[in-house]
Amino acid sequence: MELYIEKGFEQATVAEIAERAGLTARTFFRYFADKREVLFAGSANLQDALVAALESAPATASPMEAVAAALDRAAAFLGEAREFSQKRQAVIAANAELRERELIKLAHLSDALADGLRRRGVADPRASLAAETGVAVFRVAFERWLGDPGSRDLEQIMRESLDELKALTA
Amino acid sequence: MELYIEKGFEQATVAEIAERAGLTARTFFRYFADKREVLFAGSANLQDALVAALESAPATASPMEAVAAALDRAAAFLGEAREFSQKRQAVIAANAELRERELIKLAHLSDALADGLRRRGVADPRASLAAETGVAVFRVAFERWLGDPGSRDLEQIMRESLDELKALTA
DNA sequence: GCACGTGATGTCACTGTGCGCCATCACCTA
DNA sequence: TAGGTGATGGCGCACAGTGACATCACGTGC
Repeated sequence: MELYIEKGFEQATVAEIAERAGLTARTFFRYFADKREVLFAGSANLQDALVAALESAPATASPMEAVAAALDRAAAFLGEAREFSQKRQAVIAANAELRERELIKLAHLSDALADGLRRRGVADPRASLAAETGVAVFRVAFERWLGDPGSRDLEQIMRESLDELKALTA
Repeated sequence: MELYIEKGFEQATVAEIAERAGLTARTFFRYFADKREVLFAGSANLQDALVAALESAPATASPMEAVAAALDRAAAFLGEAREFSQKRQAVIAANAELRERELIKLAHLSDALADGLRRRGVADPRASLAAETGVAVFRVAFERWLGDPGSRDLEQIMRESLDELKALTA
């Protein structure tokens, strides 16, 4: 990420990244599938945590309540590292390829949440829609949180955004 | 698309594509930014049509009603070419890079719709949320339509999915 | 009819990504 | 001590994508 900030994502070559990390490009590609992936190494952990939160929601919870539990977990997961997230997001926002990769990670997250809902007995297309809209709320709230001058609580912004969605579709 | 179906996206080289089209790889790259973009050439037209539909919704329409008008327009735009859409979607689904590109096209669409809503006086984050969820409904409905054995009307499936979303967040 | 500009295409050379294959080296175990 | 294993490096390669320059067809003005 240092190099991506210094020179921009496109200008930084894998050889340079590897050199700074004290290894060769060949080894870099054994740890990361491509140049983009290095910025998304933690996304599998995040996804696992959200799915676990969704699954441990009470059996009586509605689909959107289960999704809300996952969003709470996301806030806890990301809420601590605001400065890091801001830097990372600035790098991603500056490059189209990185934005693409971010979107597919979120799509995978949505798929995983939809799977979790189906395991809870929620039928399609309800499961897909709940997961997709949950991720949409996450995305909007996360972006607002990063740009919020008062650095308000991420969890709070998540809840507000979810309420906003409910008002919209009412 | 022929070649992507025959050999798969990764196996098809730009040189082969260009040869089949009767030109050189260099010329291909003057028309398309990269190998993926050739499958998304029509997306700008779709986006323009949806934004126009959103803008021409009555001033009294709520944000979600304006988005629904755009979804109707999308159904009219895509509803005629189901077989083509199925082939195209199969190619995209088979390759991660193409899925990434599709997602960023949909994200651009969402941004454009959010801009249109803001021009209608809708404030953020309401505008972003309405646009994001509208695109989520579009995505879910489109996928259902492609896989629907009875080949039901796309517009009808769009409306059903939107109703489903309303029920979810109620 | 001729010179000139313009736009589309081709050719060439080059950088960088990503991968297959093999060699090397450290470390562990029978 | 011999052999297995996992991480790394080195090398070559196919291909994507770009910049620079040449070529060619075409109008357009003189």
